[in-house]
Amino acid sequence: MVHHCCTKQKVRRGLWSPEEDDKLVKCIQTHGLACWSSVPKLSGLQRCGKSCRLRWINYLRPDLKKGSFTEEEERTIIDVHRILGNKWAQIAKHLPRRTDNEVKNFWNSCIKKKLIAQGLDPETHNLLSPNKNKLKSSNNIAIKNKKFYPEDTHEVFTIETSRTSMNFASIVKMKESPPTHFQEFVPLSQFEHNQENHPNPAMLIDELQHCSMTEMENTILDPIPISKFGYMDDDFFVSTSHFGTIPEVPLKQQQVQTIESTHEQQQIMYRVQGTGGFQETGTTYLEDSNFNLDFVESSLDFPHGIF
DNA sequence: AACACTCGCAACCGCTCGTTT
DNA sequence: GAAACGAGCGGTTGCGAGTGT
Repeated sequence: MVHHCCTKQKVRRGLWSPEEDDKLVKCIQTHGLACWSSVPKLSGLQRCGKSCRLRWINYLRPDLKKGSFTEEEERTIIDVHRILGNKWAQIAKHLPRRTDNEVKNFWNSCIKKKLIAQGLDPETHNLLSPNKNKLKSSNNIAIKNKKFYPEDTHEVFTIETSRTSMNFASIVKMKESPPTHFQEFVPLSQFEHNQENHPNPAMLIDELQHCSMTEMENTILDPIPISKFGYMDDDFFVSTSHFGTIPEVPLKQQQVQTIESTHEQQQIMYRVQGTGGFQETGTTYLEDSNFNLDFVESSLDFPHGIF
């Protein structure tokens, strides 16, 4: 189907010539980025506005980084993809000056093949094992509400089965020495989640997908401490919070109510309403004390006295 | 040299979503 | 509320360059 903006006049398609690029750049320099549908008229280009937009965003924008992806960028793409899936625009936000199209192409042409060669399913990042796949489907685990908030400082997702569910919020950025602001994104795989009480969410998901329902619920409901925590080592600060669940209590029943911020420490104390009233559920270091916790849209619920 | 094949990437397509009329 | 419009996103396609035979 031809886009409606392309039907109004004869439009060129295919590769852009240097002359067309020049016209587009000059148009944007003169008129700024306003309405893309008016760009063809303003620039004298016989292209549709949509095509102009794409050309600018993916190629002509002055702040673009061109050239091969670095190993670090590759690791970042893999790690964020593991959490978000094919959300190229979201993934690209973790890679300054890279476009979603670039990331998508790199994934399809390079990373995907590498993962398959390593015996990993590029969609799930799990081992390509028929047995494990069977177990996964029998457990009927769904990972929902995967989101990065705010400005990519942490990721939030829900693990849900037919009988239980669990919400995660994990800080995935590092800062060299808290409480200064976060400086760099750190992929989950680089974390040392060897402490018993700080499991790596990605590893936990993998573990849950391959165990029996009973084992899984025990894992979710029993050994994982439902508490606030964060830890530091010499290089960076990581906080991972696991919010507990109660199988009988439906989701979307409770909402986050208040946020308290200790500004000077850039420390956030946040509270979630549980069955026993407000419960403090976490403390974390963030770059912005105006941190908004409306991410807990799937909601949580907690038994009395759990904290 | 000529052809076939592969690969990477730019661009397009179809769709959704939010806003305006 | 419906239609039109604009912007953005993810999937797909097609072209050109590189490589192998």
